[in-house]
Amino acid sequence: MIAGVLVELSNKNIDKVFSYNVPRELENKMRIGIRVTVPFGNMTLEGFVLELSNNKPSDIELRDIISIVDLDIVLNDELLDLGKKIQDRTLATLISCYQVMLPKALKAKNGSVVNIKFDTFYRLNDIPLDIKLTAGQQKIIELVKSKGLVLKKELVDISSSSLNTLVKKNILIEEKKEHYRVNYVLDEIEKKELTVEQAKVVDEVINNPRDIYLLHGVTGSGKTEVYMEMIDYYLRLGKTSIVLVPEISLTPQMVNRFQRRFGNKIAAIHSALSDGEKYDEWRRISRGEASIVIGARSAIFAPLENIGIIIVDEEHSDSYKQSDPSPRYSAKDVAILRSIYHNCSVVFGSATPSLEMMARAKKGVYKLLSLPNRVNGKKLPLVKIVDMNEEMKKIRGHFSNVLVEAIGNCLERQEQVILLLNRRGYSSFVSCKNCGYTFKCPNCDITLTFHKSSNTLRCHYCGYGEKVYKECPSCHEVSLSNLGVGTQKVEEELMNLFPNNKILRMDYDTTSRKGMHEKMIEAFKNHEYDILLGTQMVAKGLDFSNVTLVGVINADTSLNIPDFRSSENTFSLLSQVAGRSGRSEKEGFVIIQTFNPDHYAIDYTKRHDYIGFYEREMLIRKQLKYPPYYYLCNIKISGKDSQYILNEAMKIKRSLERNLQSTIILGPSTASIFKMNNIFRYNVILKYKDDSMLYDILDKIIEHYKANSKIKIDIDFNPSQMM
DNA sequence: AGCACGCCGACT
DNA sequence: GTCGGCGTGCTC
Repeated sequence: MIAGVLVELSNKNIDKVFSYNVPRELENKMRIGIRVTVPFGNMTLEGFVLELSNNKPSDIELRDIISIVDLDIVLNDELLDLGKKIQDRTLATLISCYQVMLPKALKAKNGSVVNIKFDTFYRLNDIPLDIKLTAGQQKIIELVKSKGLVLKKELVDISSSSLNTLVKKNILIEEKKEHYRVNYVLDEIEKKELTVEQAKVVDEVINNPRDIYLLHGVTGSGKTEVYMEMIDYYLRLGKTSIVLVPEISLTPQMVNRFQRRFGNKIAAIHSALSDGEKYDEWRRISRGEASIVIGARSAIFAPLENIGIIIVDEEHSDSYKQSDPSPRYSAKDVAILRSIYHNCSVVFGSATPSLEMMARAKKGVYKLLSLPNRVNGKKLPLVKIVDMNEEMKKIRGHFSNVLVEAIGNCLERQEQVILLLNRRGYSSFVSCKNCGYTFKCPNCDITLTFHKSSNTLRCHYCGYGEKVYKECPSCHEVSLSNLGVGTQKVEEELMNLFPNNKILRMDYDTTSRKGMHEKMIEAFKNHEYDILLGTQMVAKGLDFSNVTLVGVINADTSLNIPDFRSSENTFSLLSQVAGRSGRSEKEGFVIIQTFNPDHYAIDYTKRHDYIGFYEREMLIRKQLKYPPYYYLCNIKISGKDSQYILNEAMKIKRSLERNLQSTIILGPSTASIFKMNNIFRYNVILKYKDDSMLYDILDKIIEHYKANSKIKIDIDFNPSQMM
């Protein structure tokens, strides 16, 4: 028997199937999709068995497989095929496409460390007739007799010596069962009555299996309830489901909601789990013991069979795209690939759908469903815009008088406040303190970033650069400055303004400790705090009935990131955070502080007008040839010798120009972090509509440089951001 | 990734 | 003469 093995090293040169001889004694355990260890050069490596046959290739001498790692298949036929499709779409190594599908614990270096935990049980053997039993032994036997299989601990609690005796006499037989570190308890089944709107959406989806849907539902429209109803339907048909949620929204509250309804049918994969716990969840899924998988991006690879529906919640989130490391895949694309295999539907849901998704829905490629109303029948909160250009003349610090007053009123009514500090993006940009003017690239319409070393403003897409001025070109005041705000500083200011109220700060610093995120949310829900101040994480999915005011301290930071999606991201973030206000009986308000009060992203947020924003933004995308009108591809070229890298980047650009007629080729431009760990990085960016030649040509470029250690080429199709 | 092979510079 | 630099190629 001959096995074709793909070894674990992610290197283009060895990313192919190597043939090995299967020793006689391993033949009956050999299966496609398990891992084995093999000799490779002078190393011992793990690899996946991808082929099994009886024909020996005549030209080479084969070595023997050393051992088998898995008794159960880790990659089934569907996933093996899916890996190849992902490789085709990302141009990554095949091995990296398989590795990304599996929990970390199954990677070679961890595999031997993470052990499976066992519980010890006892069951009854024959009881000899002539035996005399002590009272303790009697009791143990009665218990085992009634329950069949009893956990060791329970019997030890009765009498450990009696247990020992019974085991020694072979009356009780030990049995070990795997112990999963995560446990879900089914509460009373919590099921809410659906509104007519919700029921209509559910009916549409379950009556047309195999379609792709975009569910556009405003904040508070009860999308989660709709998802659960669909999942329930397929569960009753004996089918399984995947629910993808952005990592940041995958809170214990979210998981609990599913747990209350579906109990131990669910498996939740999130970052708070240890590698061992994730491995346990993966095994439960793999064995068919869990039929609903909830998780972030990588949960799309859950080894479920017979999938009935795949749901991608908060579809607009960029966390569904893996940008580093390779493979740079989109979980949304993978969802569609899996739905084709399983003949099932995909539901993409969002209050602010990505433009790509909405454009496809409007074209009829996907079916558009909508939930335009909140379940409580309440209107969306009233949004007030505060022009900070005016305010800055009156105040110091970050809080406008309007916001301070609104917070005061809200607190007086014993209601709670959420404040968003928008800290998206790290690169600095220059803006005018007087009029809010920011420098933009004339070719790409993105904010120019400030480069201290050369004292220039540069575009990270096309490489355009200009000198830094002292005077604002718009209002001619000498008041240009670098922007950036810290959470602590704002917290201090807030404490001075409201010394008698309790403030909870929630950002990456304060929630990094395990369980902190959950505790904070719980504490705020119980009204142990009056004001919740935080970064993006306060914007997503939280549901506090007593919150009636949401304040955005600085709407502009995300508006000014050098990314063509900055308006879209800002509109989406502001709309999401606004949706945290007034979710139950009490009416909600939103106050947005901005230096760009007339910006359309802010204006449409104020009016809760997604479609208006969409149409406006689409015009810009069309004009500037951005998605969804054009596809983007970022070719990342990096290495230690900056001159050499730039030369090669130019060569790559010229070769692309020769081979692709209708593709727009930008750059090479310096990446936003140009020098990182002494590696210099350039980007060549492609805009294209017809990609028929593109993959082949890029593949040839990768091939050409694969043995060159001085230069690294990384391709990122449909990048979520071009760092 | 790791290792061998091979072809040029400065030294016991 | 030779030790060692790292560019190149190979691993079933």
